[in-house]
Amino acid sequence: MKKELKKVVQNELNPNVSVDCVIFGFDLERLTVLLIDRGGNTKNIGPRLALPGNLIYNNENIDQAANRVLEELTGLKDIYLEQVGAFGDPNRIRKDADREWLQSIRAEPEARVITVAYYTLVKMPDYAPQASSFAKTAGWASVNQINELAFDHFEILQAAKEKLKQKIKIQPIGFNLLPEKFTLSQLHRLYESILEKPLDKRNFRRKIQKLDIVTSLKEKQRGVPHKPSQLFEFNEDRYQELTQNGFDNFGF
Amino acid sequence: MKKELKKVVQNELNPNVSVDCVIFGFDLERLTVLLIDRGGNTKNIGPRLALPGNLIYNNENIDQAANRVLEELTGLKDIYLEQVGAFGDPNRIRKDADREWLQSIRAEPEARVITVAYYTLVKMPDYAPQASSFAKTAGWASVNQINELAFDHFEILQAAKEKLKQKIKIQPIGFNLLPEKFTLSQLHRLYESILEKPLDKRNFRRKIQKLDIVTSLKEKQRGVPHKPSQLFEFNEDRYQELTQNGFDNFGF
DNA sequence: TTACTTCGTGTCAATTTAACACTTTCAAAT
DNA sequence: ATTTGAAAGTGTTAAATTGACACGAAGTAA
Repeated sequence: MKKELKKVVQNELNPNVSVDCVIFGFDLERLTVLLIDRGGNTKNIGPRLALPGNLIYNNENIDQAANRVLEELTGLKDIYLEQVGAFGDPNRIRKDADREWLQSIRAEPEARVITVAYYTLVKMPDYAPQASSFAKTAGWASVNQINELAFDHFEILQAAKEKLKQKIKIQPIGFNLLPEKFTLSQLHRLYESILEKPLDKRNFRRKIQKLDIVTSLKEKQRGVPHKPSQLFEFNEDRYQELTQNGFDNFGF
Repeated sequence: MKKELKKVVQNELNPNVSVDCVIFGFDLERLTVLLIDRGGNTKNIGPRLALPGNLIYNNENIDQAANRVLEELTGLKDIYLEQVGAFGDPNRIRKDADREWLQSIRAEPEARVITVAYYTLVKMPDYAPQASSFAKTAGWASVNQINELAFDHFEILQAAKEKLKQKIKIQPIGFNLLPEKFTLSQLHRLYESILEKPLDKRNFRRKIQKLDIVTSLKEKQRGVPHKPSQLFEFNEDRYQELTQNGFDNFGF
């Protein structure tokens, strides 16, 4: 009997722990993030844009919760996902405009909530807009043009960018942001966007090709008003081979 | 009135969120961790050793909670501290032996608890054993000799080691583990312990000295049964100078 | 005096990095 | 048909960094 009772509780949302997702995309020019518009009345002061997120269930682990939020919003499964960390300032959700919103969507809007932030990498064209329980609309924003977000989400975004920056120096995760077939220039721009610094074109290409983690396809870009670029695909086998030998420095 | 009530609630422990601390030390030979012995009856199966940790208060942020746990146990303040991440498997505290222990120290031993793990770096000689609310005894253990811990603490320890390993390639945080005055051999052994691989002595010294982040003191080791070593101190000014220019790769 | 232990030091070859500019190839416009 | 615009693709060189490697010096203890 007691056990029965507990099982039910396990199935409930935990009012104290949420996940928030920094969903990165790449429009072949700039790094972008998927944001939700919380809508709300126009009297609201403060930012209307926020990261997608939600409370976790007591019987799911945190990664599962992040994947659930991700799927609810985008319809995507099996996405590259990395934890950024926990954010738990007691006042992180206590700005007036934010509280107002929470009161409309949460059962216990005044509860202390710590959030576990994730960043995820998606191929932008894969994103299928989806009705979501917590957002009217969602859309991509260029990372560099964001300068405020609801709650502590701007801080989380900065932390996620930094994690991504460090990670890409160690693992070639950038391929998760590109189409299966891509050009070296696209890869180049992607690295520049993430690292936020210019990289010499020839040196970049030399490094990538020496590592042998991309394979040249027998196919070129078509219909572009300039010299068409060679298409490449990520060489996963080669990457496995590299990491198994303890390789973890791409030297950027 | 309502507000009064809330203030009181804010002062309480949150039954759903804890912090756990991986307190690293260095005994000049090996990397060590401070573990607590949960004691308990001898019938207990499973590991008796655990990371220090505790629930957080609703009115403190997570970093503060980690610092509090740290100070309760060691008496130390202003310690280098870095978040490892959140660990929240629903079954992470559900092993029989672990539950028994929790029942003796927690008001709601069956609650879902996610924990935020930190690693901290302390100078071992600074550690002053301290009575603690949650442990009978605490002591240093060599990191390499640990192969099980209570709860999911072994997993947390592995993650903390990995974070430390990555971090030290980017920032010279190792100095937090050494005495103010140290020898290059000690620094060398420290890096080998953290990176878990041998580093060539001469190449290591060359790299460190070229970076100019240590300053030679007019003082040598005394009383050692071999050629005494030059003592050095960390050159903080120089390090600031380096990082302000965006330097973040020590090349290990 | 000897034995033992750790300290401290330099060279060289191989590799890696950084800086740098022009020709090619396509589509679109004239 | 020709021109224009725009990005693709390509190589060299000097400088810096890396990795491999061995022996004399300076102290204590026996």
